[in-house]
Amino acid sequence: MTLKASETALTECDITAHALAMIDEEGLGKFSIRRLAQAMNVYPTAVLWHIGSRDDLLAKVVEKVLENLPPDTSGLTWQQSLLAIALDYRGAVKAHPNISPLLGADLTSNAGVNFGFVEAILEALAGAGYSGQAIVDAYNSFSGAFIGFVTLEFSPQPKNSGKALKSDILRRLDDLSEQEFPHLTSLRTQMTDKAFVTRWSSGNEAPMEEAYHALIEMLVRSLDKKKQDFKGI
Amino acid sequence: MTLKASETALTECDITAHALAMIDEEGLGKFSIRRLAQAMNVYPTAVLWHIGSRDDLLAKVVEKVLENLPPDTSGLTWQQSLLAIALDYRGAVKAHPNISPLLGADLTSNAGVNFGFVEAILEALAGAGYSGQAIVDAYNSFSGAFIGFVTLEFSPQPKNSGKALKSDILRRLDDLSEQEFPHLTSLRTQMTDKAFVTRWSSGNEAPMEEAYHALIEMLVRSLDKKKQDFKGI
DNA sequence: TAAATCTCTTGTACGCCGTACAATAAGAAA
DNA sequence: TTTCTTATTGTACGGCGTACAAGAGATTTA
Repeated sequence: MTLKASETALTECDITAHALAMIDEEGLGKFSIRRLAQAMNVYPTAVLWHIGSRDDLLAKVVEKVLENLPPDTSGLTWQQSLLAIALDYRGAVKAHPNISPLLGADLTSNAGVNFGFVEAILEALAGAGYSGQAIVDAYNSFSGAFIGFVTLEFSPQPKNSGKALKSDILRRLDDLSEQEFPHLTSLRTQMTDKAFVTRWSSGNEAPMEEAYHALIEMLVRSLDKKKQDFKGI
Repeated sequence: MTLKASETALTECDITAHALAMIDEEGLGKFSIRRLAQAMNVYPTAVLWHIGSRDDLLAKVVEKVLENLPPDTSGLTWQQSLLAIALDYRGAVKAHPNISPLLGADLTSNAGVNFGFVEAILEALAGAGYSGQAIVDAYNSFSGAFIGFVTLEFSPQPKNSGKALKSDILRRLDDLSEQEFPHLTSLRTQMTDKAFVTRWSSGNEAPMEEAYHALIEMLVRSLDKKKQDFKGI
């Protein structure tokens, strides 16, 4: 009968953009097709007609977030390329951190990752002298580490907003015996809410940029075959 | 009126064990408190009375899976310790791979990780010569990488069992132009379903053990401060 | 012993969810 | 004009987490 205000037909692109905006604002936990449809003044089934299923929509959202990967690496050394790719990846996720569970904890997201990203990593590793099965192994070690790190860094707080989690962790950190946990107790200040496992805030509020940067540099250094040969054992 | 067959009262421990068993069998996606209660011949609200909420239960499940961490590292070098801890962690998750999203994509799980695990990593890093803020940074780089890797490795297939995902990835790999994707096309055989982003199977079916092992060794090598000084730049 | 209290389970109800399916409207093609 | 395709409305089903009230049984207290 009457169309929505804009009078334009629903499109997959519109839906995906709206969905991403909703996820950005209120998190994956609160996102639902019903609420999305309501925000677009349309029936939920109309949305489904365009996008297939909830999972299909989320894959398209991931695709949109990662669409500009990888960065241009022409003229860079392989070390600089790997660093640039990894930092760029984290940047893309940081812009929409609430989608991080889709990336690292659901294979569906692979449907939305552009393969140029993979090729760029392989190109850099080839520049480092890898080929054949060795390049695949290096790719998996490297990409598993940095993709996994980012998912972990931006993993969301529980739905209840995490007050219980915060007080639980604070209490447990306070109750530690110095004999049993000498390092953790002496580092309590630096680690409280600032380290994996001992934090309750997501990377949105408490980024781990330095640790990520350091990780990538460690990996790049280790991937250098010449240095490895030089060292031996 | 009449109790269930066993005649014993419901306990938190029982519930947690049942929940873990259900998640092992049919995955997180199908798990629900209602189905758990049904399997235990009890009303859902009885389960909730004991465990508080769904999230609380899942935190307890995580706690149970990780309860035997970390392994004994006495007598080991710091390098051997880090390797042992990381391999042990992966082993614990591999025994219950369906919980992996809880570990890497939800801060709630931090409530269930025993701090001895953190202390053991810090102890090893102290043995490598780290202290103060530097040890916290090293901890975050190292643990973010290996915890993240494991979550990524065991991330589950979509609910529909992933046939669509498989055919989608296969098609996209077949359609790549050799000019644009020289490395990926030449490595297609080795990478199809065997590398992050180009796979549709979870680590349950297609483990990434070698890549993980290689990653840990790379990290340990890079964490060696002496070698870094020796090398410079 | 009787009453009060605590522990645990039953049973009901509410407001969400994804989505299958049928009916319908509107424009394009015949 | 009739048919076909596309897009949307509208209904319905079976699930979900969990708030809440009521009650049964055991235990403590008076």
